[in-house]
Amino acid sequence: MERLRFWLLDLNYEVRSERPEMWLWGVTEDGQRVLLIDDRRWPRLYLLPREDADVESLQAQVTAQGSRLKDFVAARVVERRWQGRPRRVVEVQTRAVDAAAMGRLAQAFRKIPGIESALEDDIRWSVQYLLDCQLTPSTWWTCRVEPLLASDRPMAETGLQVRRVVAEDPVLVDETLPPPDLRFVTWGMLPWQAEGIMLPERDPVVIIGLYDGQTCHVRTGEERGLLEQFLEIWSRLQPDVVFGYGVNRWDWPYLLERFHRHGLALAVGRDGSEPHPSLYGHISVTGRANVDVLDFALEISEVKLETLERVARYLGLAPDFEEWDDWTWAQRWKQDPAAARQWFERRLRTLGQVSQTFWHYAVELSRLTGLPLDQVGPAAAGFRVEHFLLREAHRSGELAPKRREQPYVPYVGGYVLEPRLGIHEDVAVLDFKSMYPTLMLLYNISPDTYVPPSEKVSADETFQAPTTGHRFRKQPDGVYRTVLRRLLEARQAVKERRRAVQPDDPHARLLAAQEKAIKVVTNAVYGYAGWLGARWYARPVAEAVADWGRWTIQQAIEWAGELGLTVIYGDTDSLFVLYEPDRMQALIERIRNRLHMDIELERVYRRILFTEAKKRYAGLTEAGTLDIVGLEVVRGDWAPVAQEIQEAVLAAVLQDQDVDRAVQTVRSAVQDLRAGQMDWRKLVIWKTLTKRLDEYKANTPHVAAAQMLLERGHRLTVGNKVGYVVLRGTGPLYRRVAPYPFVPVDRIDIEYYVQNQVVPAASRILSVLGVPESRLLP
DNA sequence: AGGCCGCGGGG
DNA sequence: GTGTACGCGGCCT
Repeated sequence: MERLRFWLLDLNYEVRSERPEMWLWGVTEDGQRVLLIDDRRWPRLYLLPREDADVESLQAQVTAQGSRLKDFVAARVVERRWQGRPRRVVEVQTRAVDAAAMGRLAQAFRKIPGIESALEDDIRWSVQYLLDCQLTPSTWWTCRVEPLLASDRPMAETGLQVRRVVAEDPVLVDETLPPPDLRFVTWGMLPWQAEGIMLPERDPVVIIGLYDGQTCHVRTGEERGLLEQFLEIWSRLQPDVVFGYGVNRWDWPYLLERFHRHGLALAVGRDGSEPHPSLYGHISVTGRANVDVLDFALEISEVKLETLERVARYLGLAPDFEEWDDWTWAQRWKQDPAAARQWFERRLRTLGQVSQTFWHYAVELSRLTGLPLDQVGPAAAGFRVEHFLLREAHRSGELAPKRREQPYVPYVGGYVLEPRLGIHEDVAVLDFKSMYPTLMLLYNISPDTYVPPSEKVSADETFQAPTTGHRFRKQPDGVYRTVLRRLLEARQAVKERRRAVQPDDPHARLLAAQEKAIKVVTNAVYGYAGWLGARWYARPVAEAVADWGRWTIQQAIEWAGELGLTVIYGDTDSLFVLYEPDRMQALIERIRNRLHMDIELERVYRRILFTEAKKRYAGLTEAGTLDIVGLEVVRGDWAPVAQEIQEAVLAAVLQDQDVDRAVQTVRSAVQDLRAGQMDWRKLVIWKTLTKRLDEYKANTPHVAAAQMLLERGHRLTVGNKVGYVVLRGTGPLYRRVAPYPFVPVDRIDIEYYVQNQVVPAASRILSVLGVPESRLLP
């Protein structure tokens, strides 16, 4: 028997002679790649007895009935908590690794009289396992193991050590230790078809590349040889972490199809298996972490069109390639394969850099939520929060509630003030710090503290929401209070540790990533609470949070007035006031003393312009830069030509205070446009497909454009962005659009862009300053 | 003219 | 597959 110390990279399960095995893939301190096989645990479910039932006799009945069912292993009585209260429940161990088998068992046991319900039968075994062992992915563990005959578990990867987990669960080493030296590989591939419409059942892969941080292994040529070389390089590199861009939706499925066409197996897993679809639409590569960098790119809200080039630029990486759409790629590859190959290689290297900037964040998010590294990226915010909650609940023995089918009933959200139209000088923005999480903490707003209207509880034992009247017990702490306290304290601790290290210390990056991961999860908790799909969903909870939020900001506005401050605008948790330090300080203190909340000076604008519309303004910061909120400049669905002109107008108005020059800018831009002196790419309007094409009720330009792409053989799915330009002609727009990149440049309707894009965007600003639209046209 | 659909970004 | 508030283009009646 030996003791092994390892960093948990990936996990999966197998069933061997009716015994489920959890396979833990790890890397040791000395760089060994290990597979630890744990067959000590079973999938389990809990049976909650009725309050008056005798648990021991229920356990006997469950055992008797279970022995007739094939997946039953054992039943025992255990202490857990249900909705905050200690309960004795029957734990049933099973062989049911898949949801269907588990569902059948749960249904059978629920029929026993005295059983109120089955719990946690809807949690996947891999999650149950992590919870029960209190195991966190992407962290260091030690474990007692014994050797396993290598021949017993044939592996694709040479040098891999296989062990069996014995005795107790793995033990946490130290949460703050950084990951071991891992082998990172960034990869990509491209097929070819004359028009750039590549279909996996038809068009061969012509280039494939793997970048290990030093060398770019790029291969071109006849496809079968190419694929074989890919596998050969892969088995030489044996990556632990595999980065790609859009690989879950595109590269992996495509490559798999091409391998199969040649009768080859895409054996990239450490056990020789092929990549396979897994949760959240991600592709799993056994024993490795397959990370799609696109998932993290999509989290950057400032980047509207998430091409690798734009993402790299946003991250400050100065990419040395220009993004090519598929059509351009097809042209270039045909015309100049050598140059196209260079382009491919440069792109791959850039992807390597981009991957590294997300790496620590991915690790920290994985550690915080307990989701494996390859799942945490594709998992949406709700699932990240849910995993975090599951782990926190499990710590206190609390059983997880089930998802329930229930009708959606909307509720009222934040309060938005009518802005004071025009330009204002020296405006301060006061922001409540983490308003919603703080409210949930302060008033113990939680599903398990909620007091239904029918229940009689004395007023001093509850907090009552101002307008909805929802009540929540002051004691004991609810699940949300517990987890938010933990999150806020953790963030505070990381902040302090960050202050203690130099900014150039490599540890600082780790801490920054940790802080960001905590922030992302904290901010998603309120939204999670109001999400129908959440296990801990409770409409009164979400509604009450928003209710207290409106009450809080309205209170602050009232006090601001009393203290002689002039309020210009406000939205949900922010107040814009004319800058007066003493009065602001008085307000901050009053809010702290009377509401026990922190409101802080977020920034000061030297000059700020409000349109008549809410949520649309632009300010000149003290640093001299523009903050543009809600306006066309920052929206991804306006033509770049309109955005550029609006930004120039804002700069002229706010920075130079020169309205005439702003007008002049617009007029000359319109002239250029009419003269045909404009790159047509600046006329492309991009919109996202938010549902399947056949689900659209309305005829819209972007759906029409998508339809045209479809007819050309393109594949489009939900989430794809469709670009289009408007062409000359009559009738509705959707009858005269052309999809990007198939744009007949000479048929573009320039007047549409003048009248419906450039002039409205510029006028949105200039009309505030009394400039009529007519002055904007030459 | 006004309702509705669709989208994107704000806090 | 986190929430609501909001504005606006465009279609439709």
